[in-house]
Amino acid sequence: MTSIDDVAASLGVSTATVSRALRGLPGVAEETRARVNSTAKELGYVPSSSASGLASGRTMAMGVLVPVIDRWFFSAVLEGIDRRLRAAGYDLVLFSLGGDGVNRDRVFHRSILRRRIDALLVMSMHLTPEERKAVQQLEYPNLVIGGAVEGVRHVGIDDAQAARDAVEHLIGLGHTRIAHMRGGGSFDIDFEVPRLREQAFRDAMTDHGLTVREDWTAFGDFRFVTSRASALAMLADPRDRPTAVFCSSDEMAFGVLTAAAELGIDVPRDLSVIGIDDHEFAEPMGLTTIRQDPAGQGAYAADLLLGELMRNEPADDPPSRPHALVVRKSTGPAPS
Amino acid sequence: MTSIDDVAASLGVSTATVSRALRGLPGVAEETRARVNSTAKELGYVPSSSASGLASGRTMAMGVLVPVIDRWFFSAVLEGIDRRLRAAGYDLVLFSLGGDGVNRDRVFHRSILRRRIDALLVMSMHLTPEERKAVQQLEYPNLVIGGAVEGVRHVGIDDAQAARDAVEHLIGLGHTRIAHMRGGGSFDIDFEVPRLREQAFRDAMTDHGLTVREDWTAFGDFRFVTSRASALAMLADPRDRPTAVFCSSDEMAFGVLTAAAELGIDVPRDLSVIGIDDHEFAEPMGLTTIRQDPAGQGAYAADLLLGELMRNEPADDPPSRPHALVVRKSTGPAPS
DNA sequence: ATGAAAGCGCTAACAT
DNA sequence: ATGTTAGCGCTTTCAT
Repeated sequence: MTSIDDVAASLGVSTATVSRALRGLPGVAEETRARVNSTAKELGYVPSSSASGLASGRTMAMGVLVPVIDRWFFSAVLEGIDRRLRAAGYDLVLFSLGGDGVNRDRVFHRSILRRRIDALLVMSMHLTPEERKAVQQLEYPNLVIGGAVEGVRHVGIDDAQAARDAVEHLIGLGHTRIAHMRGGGSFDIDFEVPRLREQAFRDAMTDHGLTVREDWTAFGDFRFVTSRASALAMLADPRDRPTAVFCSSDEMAFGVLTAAAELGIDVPRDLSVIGIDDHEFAEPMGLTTIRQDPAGQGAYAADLLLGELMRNEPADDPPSRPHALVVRKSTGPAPS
Repeated sequence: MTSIDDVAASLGVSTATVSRALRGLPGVAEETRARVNSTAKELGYVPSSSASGLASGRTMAMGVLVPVIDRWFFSAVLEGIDRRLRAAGYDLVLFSLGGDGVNRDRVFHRSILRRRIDALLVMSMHLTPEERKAVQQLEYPNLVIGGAVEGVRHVGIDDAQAARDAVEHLIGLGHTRIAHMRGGGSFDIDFEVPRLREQAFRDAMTDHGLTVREDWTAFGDFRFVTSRASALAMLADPRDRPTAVFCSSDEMAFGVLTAAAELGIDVPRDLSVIGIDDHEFAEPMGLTTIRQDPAGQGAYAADLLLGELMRNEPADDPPSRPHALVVRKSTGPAPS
């Protein structure tokens, strides 16, 4: 492996000059810089991140902690984070607590704290009290995306308002018999988001003088399968059925849509369905939903941390990220 | 930040002893080891990966290169890789070439070659000739998952056989008017997989004396949206319609299913649909498919590389990973 | 079983 | 504009 010394020796300059030239620092003659660059390339020189990390104290890597990788929301956020990091020359170290709780603390202690990263992004997950404390005490910039974690800065949409917008869209269409498909606690996903959305549903109903029927509050666990099963039961009785379902996520809305089709219920004539997310499948499925932009949130969060890393001073508390109602074909006026 | 020296000083032993004790190396008295461990914990000592990486030459991190993150297959494979790495105490550095071709070579040169990682996993993507060459010349263990790349070891299912199994399932049900929804070249996903599957479709048809109608070979780009649109066109004419569609992926099969529902075509009475993947939504949607296990493939690949890293000698060429036909409700006998 | 000391390959003052 | 020289915090011989 050719090192910086090889490049320096081959040119008859000092390693310091090579280092400066390669990193684009001032104080190097343009001609020297050019020669350094070309010799470095010739020799196939690639700087060692361990060495520069050790010497400079910056690893040029950012950590991202997720509860699971293969869920639409998380991978979409990751995508957004990745773009920004790449543009900034940062690498992305991915930590997943993945499903089973095995090795959780090892991940936390060995990896996350191991100075492999300059900053940490935590994605909406349920942290144990010790874990939360560990994050709060981190000596490098950090941020939570998605559900809020007490004592840590947070980037995300206004979940309560988003849910309320969805419910009020249904109410505005004349619906009064409205059910709720709520998210859940699997995957170590945080509990804050589903709770906020459910509460907003209840508040909106109450504010409009409508009653919430507990047997119309089903558990979908943020998943297609679970939601379909719950919906099948909830919609079974043709004589006593909700006319609309507010789902805390699009994937659950797909489950309701599928169940409705299986039961021969016409959407939106007999049943309106609305979700939250604007999942990739929402548009082709004609699903009305509250759009949020996970990739945008990831990019925003990454930028914020990157900014702190550059300027070396904490940024302001980030405002809520935007959401928007997207009306498609799955919602319509309440049947008379 | 407490360093290894602090721990050593506080105990009155040498840094070498601390290093040995903490890493579980032999040649340390049990009593000493215990004292070291407890003092290290007390002092909140966390080893620096840069320092140990520099000194030992091993970063304890593995790189994973993906064309995009937020596609079901890729994130599922990632999930599998992550589990194994975590268990082995390795960190996962994620490189994405993400959509637009921006910064591609920077990722390749700056990051991947920067000795931040001990091994590299490349996920099924289209590499430029130079990139392919760079991978082939990598000085650390590497492997491709998904579509094969010439000159690089490869882990994946037997795509030709998987596709053939799907087509022969349809033929076995008496279908002769079979269409194909093929994958595509977006996302920088590699071209080998869609090509292999299409070729297998053609071969199977020919072998059974059936003809392939070019107007029944639609482009779905491995995506729901695109596939739905293509299917809408392909299935529009009730008097001249295929009775079955073989889709190169489940997401495309969902598109066909949706299109069929919109057109009022009964599945499976009037139309059979089969996919490849066994996507999370396949079971609740009742989709017949060829199951492959992306997480398993990821785990398998990670294990292989991890093994080489431990034993320091190349492993055998990996055999094809298994696939299996899963019959559900979307396929049935050909209409008479 | 433990210690001393020489690096690993860079960066960052401080000189010149 | 360039060079010199300490480290950065570990691992790893080689001694003892």
